[in-house]
Amino acid sequence: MDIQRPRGTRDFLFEEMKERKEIETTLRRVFETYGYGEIKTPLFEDLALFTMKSGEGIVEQIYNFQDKGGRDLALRPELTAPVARLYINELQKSPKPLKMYYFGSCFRYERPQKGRWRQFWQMGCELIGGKSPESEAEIIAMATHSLEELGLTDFEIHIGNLGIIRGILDQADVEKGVQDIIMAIIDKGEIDELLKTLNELKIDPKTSEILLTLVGLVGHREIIKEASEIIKDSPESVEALEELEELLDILEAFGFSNYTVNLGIARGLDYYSGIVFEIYARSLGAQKQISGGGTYNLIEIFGGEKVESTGFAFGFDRLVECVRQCGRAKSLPKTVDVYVAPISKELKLKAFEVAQILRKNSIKTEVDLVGRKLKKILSLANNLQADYVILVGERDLEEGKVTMKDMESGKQELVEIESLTQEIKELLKAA
RNA sequence: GCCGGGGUGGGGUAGUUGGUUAUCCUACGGGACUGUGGAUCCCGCGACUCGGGUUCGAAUCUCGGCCCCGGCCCCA
Repeated sequence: MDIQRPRGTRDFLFEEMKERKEIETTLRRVFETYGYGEIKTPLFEDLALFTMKSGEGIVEQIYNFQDKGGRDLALRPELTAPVARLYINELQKSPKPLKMYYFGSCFRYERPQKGRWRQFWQMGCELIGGKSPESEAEIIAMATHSLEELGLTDFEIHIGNLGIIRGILDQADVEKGVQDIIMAIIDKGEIDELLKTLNELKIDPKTSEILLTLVGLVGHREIIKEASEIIKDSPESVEALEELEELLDILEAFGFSNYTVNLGIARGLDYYSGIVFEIYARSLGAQKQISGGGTYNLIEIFGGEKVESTGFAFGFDRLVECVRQCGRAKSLPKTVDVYVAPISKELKLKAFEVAQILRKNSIKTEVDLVGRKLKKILSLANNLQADYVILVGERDLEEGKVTMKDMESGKQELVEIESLTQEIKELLKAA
C-alpha cells in the first residue's frame, strides 16, 4: 500500500520547520510590539460564514462537508471571516480599538501551482473599531515593518482608496450592482475589458474617461495632484482622496515613504469601504502578492453592530519563499551540541546519566541508544555537526572524569564530571 | 477547468534510435579495527509513479490515471 500526501499539501521537514518557525516568531514579535494579541479560531466553521461573505459561488473552491449531525461545515478558506465571527460572538462589547492577530492554515480547493497550495498558512491582523487614517497608517507601517524585520527589501506596497472610484460612479448615478461589476474588472487590471464594459453599460463618455485615467494612475505622491484635478466635481471622491493623502502623511511620520499610490486597486468584494493596499514581491512570479488588506465593513454583514475594521494578512508560505530567495536564511541552529558516547556497552547507563546532566542544563545533547560502536558514534556526531563528543570510559570514571573531544580540532581533554556542564557552556558561548 | 514540461533506491543522478545482472555519489546497516583513524578499504540494504496497449522482449514506444513543476482562469 502506497499512500500519498493529498494533492497540494506538503510535509515540512526539520530544516524547513526551523525556517518557518523563525519567520513566525519574527512576525509575532513585530505584531506584539504594536500591541496586538493573538487569537485562534477553529479550523472548520459553518459553511454559511463563508458563503455569506463571498457568495455561493465560492463553495466550488471550499473543502466543505456534512458532519454526522448533518451540519454543513467548511474547512476555513481564509481567516478574516472567522475573526469577524469571533468578534461578534465574544468581543462585541469590548473597548475599541481592538487589536488582534492570528496565524493558522487555511484550505482551498484549487489547482496547485507556485505559491499556491491547497493547505496554506496565513498570518495577519485585524484592528476593529476606531477607523481613522491614523490606524490605517499604523497597520500599513506594521506590515512594512514586518517585512523589513525579515530582511526583505524587494517588495512594493501599493495603496489606494476605493472611495475615489466609487465616488465617481455615485456621481454618475451608476447603481450599486453595476458598480460592483466595474470594480471587479478594475481589480483585474484589464484596461481593454474595462473600456468595453463601460461602453456596453452605456456609462457616459465623460465618466468613462475619468475612470480610465484614474485607474492608470500609479506612482508616488505626485499623482494625488493629478487625480484631484480629474475628480474635482465629485465631492465624495475629493473627500476620499483627501483621506488618502492624510494617510500618506501619517505613514511618513511612521517612517515609511517607500510606497506606491495605486488608484487601480479595487479588491473585488463590495464590503471594502475605504483604503486598500496590496504588497507584491516581484521575485515570486505569477503568485507575487504576499499581502492584501484594507478597511471593510464585514461585521455588519454577519449581523454585528456596524463597526469598521482594518486588517491585512500575509500569505505566510509566500513570505517563506521570499526569505529563502533572499538568501538571508540565517545560519540555522544546530540540532545537537554534544554527543555522549559510552566507550563500551557496560557504560551505557553512565552515559545516560551524563547526558541527562547536560540536558537539564539546556545543552542540546544526543546519546547513543542502540549500542553503536565508538567509531560509528564519532562518525554520526560528525555528520550531525556536533561540537563535542563526551567519551565515557572506565579509566576516566575512576577519577570521576570523562573525556571531552572537540570535533572541530580533534583535541581532547579530561574533564571532571562536576565541571563538565560549566565547561561546555563556556565553550559553546565562546564559539 | 485549460496549455506546456516532468516522475529511476531515503536524497542526488547515469541510462531512453526497445535487447544480459539498471550506473555513480551520498545516506543508512555490517565488517577489517576490543578506550578512540571522524580517514581508508570491503560487504550489505535499497529504485524504473501506477494501470492498460504494442512487442519475442518496455525504464525506453503508445494511451489513460495519479503526483510534481511553470503558465492561463480564478484568487475571499
